[in-house]
Amino acid sequence: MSTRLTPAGARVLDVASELFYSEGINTVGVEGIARMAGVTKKTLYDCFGSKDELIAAYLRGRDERWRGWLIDFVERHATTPRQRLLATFDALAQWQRNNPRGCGFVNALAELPSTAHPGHAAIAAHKRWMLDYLRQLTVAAGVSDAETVARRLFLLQEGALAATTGELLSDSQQQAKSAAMVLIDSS
Amino acid sequence: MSTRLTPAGARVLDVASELFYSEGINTVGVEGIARMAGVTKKTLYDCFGSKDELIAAYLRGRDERWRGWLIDFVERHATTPRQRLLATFDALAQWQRNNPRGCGFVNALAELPSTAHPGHAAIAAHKRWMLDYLRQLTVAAGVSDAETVARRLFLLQEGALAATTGELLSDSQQQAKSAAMVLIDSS
DNA sequence: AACGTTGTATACCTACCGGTATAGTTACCT
DNA sequence: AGGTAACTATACCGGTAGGTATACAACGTT
Repeated sequence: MSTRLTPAGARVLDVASELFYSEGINTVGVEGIARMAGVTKKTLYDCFGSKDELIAAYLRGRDERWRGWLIDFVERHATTPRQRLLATFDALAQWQRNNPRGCGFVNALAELPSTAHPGHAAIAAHKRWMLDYLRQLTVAAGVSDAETVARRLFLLQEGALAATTGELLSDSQQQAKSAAMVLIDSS
Repeated sequence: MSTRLTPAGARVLDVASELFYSEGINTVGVEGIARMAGVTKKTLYDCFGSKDELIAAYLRGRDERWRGWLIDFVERHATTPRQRLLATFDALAQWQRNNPRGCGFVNALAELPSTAHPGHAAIAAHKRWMLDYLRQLTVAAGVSDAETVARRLFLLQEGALAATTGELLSDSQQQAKSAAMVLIDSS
């Protein structure tokens, strides 16, 4: 793990995370972040070094928060392996109520085309973990061809995330979940 | 329809479309677009009025190109209604070979959080048309509960689009198609 | 009592952004 | 021949971007 953040650094990261997600990465400036965090630009640069590193820290933090939240949600709402698998869809639906602008990682990828950007590792790690988690649950649920089903469920979740953002399908989360049931049971 | 474009205007739109998609909207400046199109900024502004309107024109043009290409592909590769439905997945896979940065509309949405942006209408129209087209095909294929299946296939396609961008699933397109078959046949 | 850390305050830098103004040129239309 | 639409060339505008420099005030540690 990286060095612990100072109080001011934590405030900066909180504000930046909020703004990067809701306003977009490129449209938010470090000056505004510092001001809203009640901090000087100097402090911001002492803590993070550059805007790009601040972006990477935002993505890492978001991923960490998501993982903890998801695992906790699944454990609290399901007992059997199959229930756990389906609970991930409920978790996603719930998460989106407070995160209406879709997947922060997909959005970040859209704004950071350069593969060299330090944030890319965090994005890749997030997606990889998500797929691994689904695979782990399909295996535990005794699904035959767990790998295939996990991938398909992953696609459904990515799709539901994107579709909700466009506000086109009001029931996309429910739709994804019921489609998931079909895919699980037909394997 | 809008007024026809002048040759210089068309060149600007071509360059802008290429750059907006591959580099991102906010990271590309009008100065660079004009230079690469062999055109003065004055000409660019005479033709489009503002960068925001140029962005909207890019999205409208991309949507138009996609629709024509998709319909043509489906007609050339399928004869029965069910084949047509499945051909949309092949079309998407083929399209992505020349469009590796995912859905231009999802990406644009990530970069344009303000609902007031003129590009939003084009994004919404694109997604709406896509869902309508799928619904039309499911109905023609005689699928029971065509509306539900159309929505689910839409989710799969959105997911496959996003997953391919992340380069996580190499077979996401094939996976989406076979999942679609399961969903269609189980209805 | 001295010190490194964490922080504030402020001013500044270069670079580029979207957008405008002015003047002059080509070419087609009738 | 005259006019208009399309276009080039160049210079400029205010604003803001990311990032740096300097000076100074708390602070807990040892």
